[in-house]
Parts: sequence; structure tokens; C-alpha cells
Amino acid sequence: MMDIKYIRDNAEKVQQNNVNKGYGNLSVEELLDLDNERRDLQTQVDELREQRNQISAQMKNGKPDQDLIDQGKQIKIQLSEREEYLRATDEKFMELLKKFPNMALDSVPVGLTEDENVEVKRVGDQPKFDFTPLNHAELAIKRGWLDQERAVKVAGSRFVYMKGDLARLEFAMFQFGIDTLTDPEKIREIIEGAGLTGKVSEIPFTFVLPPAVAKTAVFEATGRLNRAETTYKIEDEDLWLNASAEHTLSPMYLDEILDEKDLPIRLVGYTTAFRREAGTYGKDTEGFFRLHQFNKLEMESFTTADKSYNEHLFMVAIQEYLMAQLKLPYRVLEKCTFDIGRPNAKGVDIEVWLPSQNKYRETHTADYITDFQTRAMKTRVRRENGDLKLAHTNDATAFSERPLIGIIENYQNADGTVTIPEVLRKYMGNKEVI
RNA sequence: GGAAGAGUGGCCGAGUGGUUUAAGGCGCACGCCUGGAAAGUGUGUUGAGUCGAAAGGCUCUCGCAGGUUCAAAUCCUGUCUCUUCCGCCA
Repeated sequence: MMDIKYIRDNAEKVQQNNVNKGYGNLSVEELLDLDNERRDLQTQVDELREQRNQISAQMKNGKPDQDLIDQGKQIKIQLSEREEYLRATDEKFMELLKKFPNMALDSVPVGLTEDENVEVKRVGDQPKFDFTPLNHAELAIKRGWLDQERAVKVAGSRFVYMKGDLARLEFAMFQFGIDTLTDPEKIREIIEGAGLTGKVSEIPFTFVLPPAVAKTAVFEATGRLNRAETTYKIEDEDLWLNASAEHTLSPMYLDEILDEKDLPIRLVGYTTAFRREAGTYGKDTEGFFRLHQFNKLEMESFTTADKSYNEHLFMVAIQEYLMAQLKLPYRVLEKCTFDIGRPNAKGVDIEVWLPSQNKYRETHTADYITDFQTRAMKTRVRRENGDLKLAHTNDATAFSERPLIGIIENYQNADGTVTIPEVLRKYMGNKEVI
């Protein structure tokens, strides 16, 4: 959620940001009108309550006074009318305010389609094959690793059974990710490699197995509840299935005041993610590129405002490190204003090279969210100087299932086998090929 | 899922309609006292909104949401969470 005080002071800039992020229909003027109305009403209500309290205080000492009781009754009537008006105005105000997107940093490229995303760099060589490479779905089905037909029978389209060595490889990859993120030595190595020494904390991540559901109000506070297109609701419960561990990690400190000396809090959470994928019919239907259900390892961190930007760069560095360790060819994109998403101030995507599609496809996102989530969640920090400030959150993918697609396509051999990336072999019984 | 009990400032805990602007204690912060400390002692110590240059004023906040009343931590209704017991269960 945006800071109304910031909007009051920066009306034009906020309106321009709305336009840049594809929310040009949201009017700052309309919001500020509601804000003024709301504050006027609040003052009126406060004054009436003050009168009521004064009358009540007079009544404490002596016997009940009919005159005071009558005055109190008058105030009660006026107050309930004003309060109702205030409640309705406040509701309209909040409804509109919650729709406002976070301010994009000035460095974020302005653009209203994903074509405006800017490629920052390419890393790793695209493999050359002396045979015609299969796409990941063909290969996985051929090897008995993927059963879509039976999944359709049981659960419907966009669900799969993942089996055998591919399923094992997935857990190997996740274990590799967990081992890396919880290892102080590896964290230091990544920070050094990214030139962030002294700029970010060197404390490792804590591995978390979080709930996979969140209550409506909590999910809304994350700014990620998208009823129409993404999120599944559990019938007869006030619960939604998470579409990422972010949705249950970021609200962990809801309504809490954190101590600065305990920061940063770095978490890496594993859950199964559920997405309705409404509006993507016909897109990426082959294999397991876009499913209603997939597993994901997600990073989340809580910092003070002055540390959060470097924390974001650190998370991107981690993502690059993981991809580089797997020796997958990838590229890094600076996402444009439209593509970074409503809660983001900045966003980076990492895409893996897919030989079958002859292009790079998204595997990782890093979200720089500033205080947009913590304002709604009331997650604050007691600074060392005693100030109370909103915490900042950063959120980023460690591994989803998509890098597996990159692995089996880039590491495939002519005979249909797949060479296992070196760093994963120890998790696969030291096998070199599956 | 059923039954009973309980939710009060950072923590413990008093409080069954108006001397509560939430007693008292612990912890914490800053003083006084002391050669220094302990003890003692004084002041302060939830968070939010709003007005104000500031000092400060006003309002709200006793799990949450409604209701009764001139007046609610206190009475009523709903709901959530926790504890104990029962049932079910990986």
C-alpha cells in the first residue's frame, strides 16, 4: 500500500507513475478529494467525542443530571450519523488507495509491454548440438519422467505427474539451493563475487517450511491477491492457496515491531505453489513450463530502508550464482514499469536459454518492494536511535521447476539421456547421467 | 468436530457500568544519591489518526467485530486465538 502522505506531497509524480505502470485510470485527484473529505469528517467526529467525554466526566461526581443526559443523547444522534458517513468515506478511500501501485525507481525503464524490458547481460554459451534436440516435454515423456494424460484424468489440464529421475533431480536442485543459501561460506563468496562486500550483511538464510495458505486479509496485505487470474480460494474457508512462498513468508511479522539488531531476517521457504493461470489458455501448454501446481524455493528478507536496495542486488547475485553453478546459459533483464508488478519499485528477471524455443525464458524474478507490503502489514523496525520505521521487504526466486527445463534441454544427449550438472551429482547418488 | 475455561501497555497482574486520564510490580531509559557501584529515590516508558513551526492539544486503542447506555476493559451477541478434556487422525 502507498503512503497517503507521500501522495499528498507528490501528486503529479504519483499520477505519472500510475500511467507508467498501466494504472492510468486511477486518479490521484479523486483519491485526494476523498482524503480531504475523510479528514474533515474525522475532525468532526473527534470533536463530538470530546464533547461526549466532557459530559460523561461531569456526571462522574454528582447524581445523574437530566440536562446532561439530554445533551448526551443529542450528541449520540449526531455522532452516529457522522460516524456512519466517515466509515463509508474511509472505505471508499481505502479501496482506491489499495489499488495504487508502488512508485517505480527512476532507473526502471518506462514501458507498457514486456518488450520494453532491457537486457542487461548474457552469461554462458548456448550449446551446439550435432543432433536435433528435443524440447523438454518430448524428452521427459520419452524417458517416462512426465505423465500428462493421467494427470488430466485425475486433476485436469496443467497438472502433471513428474516421475523417476526427473522428480529426483528436482529435489536435488532444491537441496543444492538450500545448502547454498544456508552456508555462511557460500554467502560470503556470493557477496564478494558481486562486489557487495561491506554493503550487505553476511548472515545466511534460514530454511523455512511455511503454511501454503493465507487468510484473505493477510493475502491482501501482501498486495499479491489476484482473485480473478491467479489465486485459488478454498471453499467454505477464509483461506487462499499460496501462489508462492512469498505470500506466507512476507506476512510473517504482521503487526510486529522488529528490533534493528535482529535484521536482516533472511528466509528461504519451500512450498508447492498454486496458480489458476486464467487468461493464459493456449500458452505454454507443453510439458511443465506453466502449471496450476509447481514447487518453488523462495527467498524473502526484511531489512531497514537504507539496506534494502543492496539486499535486492544481493538476491539477484544469488540467482546468478545458482544459475552459473548449474552452468546454464542465462540472461538478466531489467524489467520495465509495466512488467515489474504493482507492489514493486524495481524488478529483475533471469531467463534461461531454451534450445527448443531458440530463446530465453523466465526462471527467476527478484522483487524490490520497499515498504509497500509492510505498510499494510504493519511490520515495523525499532531503529537503534529509537525511531519507529516501516521495514522493507525483498523477495526473489531461488529455484522453481523451470530451471529443470533448462537442465534437461541444455544437457541432453543424442541418445535421450541427460548429463547431470556437476553440482547436483552428489544429490543424485553421484550419477553423472540420467 | 464436541465440552469447559481464558485473552488487559515490552512482561506479570488488578480491575463486573461513571473517583480508571488502566492500580501495583518487573523490565527498560534518563536523573538524584554515591569516590564508584548496589540499595534507595524521582520522572518517563503501547501504537495509530488529526491539528500545530514547536511545545503541546484532541480522538481512538483492554483479542477482533457489532450491539445496549448520557457513559463500556466491565453488560449482550457474533467471531478468532490459546489452554485443558473428549473424539478423529498423518
